[in-house]
Amino acid sequence: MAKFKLDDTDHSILDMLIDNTRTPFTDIAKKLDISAGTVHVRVKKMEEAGIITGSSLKLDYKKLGYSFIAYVGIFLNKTSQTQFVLERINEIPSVTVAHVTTGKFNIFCKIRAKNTSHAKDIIYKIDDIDGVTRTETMISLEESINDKKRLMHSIFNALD
Amino acid sequence: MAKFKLDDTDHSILDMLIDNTRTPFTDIAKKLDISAGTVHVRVKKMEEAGIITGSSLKLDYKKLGYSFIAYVGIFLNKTSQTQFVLERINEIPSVTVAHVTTGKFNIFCKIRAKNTSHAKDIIYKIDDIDGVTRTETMISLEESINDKKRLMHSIFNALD
DNA sequence: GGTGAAACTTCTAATAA
DNA sequence: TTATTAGAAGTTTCACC
Repeated sequence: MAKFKLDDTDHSILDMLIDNTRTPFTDIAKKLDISAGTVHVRVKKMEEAGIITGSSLKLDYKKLGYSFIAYVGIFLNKTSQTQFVLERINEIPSVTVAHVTTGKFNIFCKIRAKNTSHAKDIIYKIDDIDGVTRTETMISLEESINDKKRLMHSIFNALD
Repeated sequence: MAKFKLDDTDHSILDMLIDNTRTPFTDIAKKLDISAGTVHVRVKKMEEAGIITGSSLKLDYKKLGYSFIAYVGIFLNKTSQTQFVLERINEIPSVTVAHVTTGKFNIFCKIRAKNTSHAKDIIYKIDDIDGVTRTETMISLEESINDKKRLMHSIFNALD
């Protein structure tokens, strides 16, 4: 795949879409003083290049009854079991993301649950996976999400 | 705020939009055998109720030159400094999310960086914040993201 | 609650520059 | 690469169930 180079126009388009994926292309066009057709072509190119891989809704999980977040560090018997355990973990819907890591833990994941009791069930489920020797849980008391926009600006402007 | 109850139609709408926020309402309407106007009203209600809080693009950060992910556990002098440190951390664009946690660490955050050298700079920046005594870094060797859809199904069907 | 249709807006692809 | 254009498609409102 050829290296894809984004210019300022692309940056501005991403900048507007990252906050609201349904921003009309005509609005973007007006703000950038280009035509809507151009916006369309640019977005399509970024999709084709795999820069934009999709879009998703932001949901308020608390309002859906899922107010509990924790991180679970996992210790394995042997690192050769990593892929197997990773696959088992990903079968649990409450595990939102898992990482194979260096350092203290072999695998490290984030879980979303209804409450402590529900979280306990999930952690037990993880503990039960073949090859898992021990887990260590960190409960989130407060989550603070950094705006994606800020990271994007730093990427495009080489700050940070 | 009155308790907002989602029904099967709402679930199905979310189900389609969560994968592609630009799915035309007419498509959703066709699939669910309702009118596009109804889809529109339902989505608006979920937005007003704060269930849907926004939408965002999924970007391939690797393609943007940010292929490094790590989690950083932070130890504080005194827990009373937590809010101060949290604010400082959130000023760093590369920090994508931060949590106040129970357990081993006082604060726990995820960072995205270009490479190890860039990550080092970020971690030094965190180390330098007043009140931070020590940090512990876990480098992600492999990230595996669980489909949001799966969590949603589990929320709506009480599996898990 | 929902519908269907009208009015309006936006998308998209083709053409031309 | 970008702009223009025009027909197709989508959104949104509203009178009426």
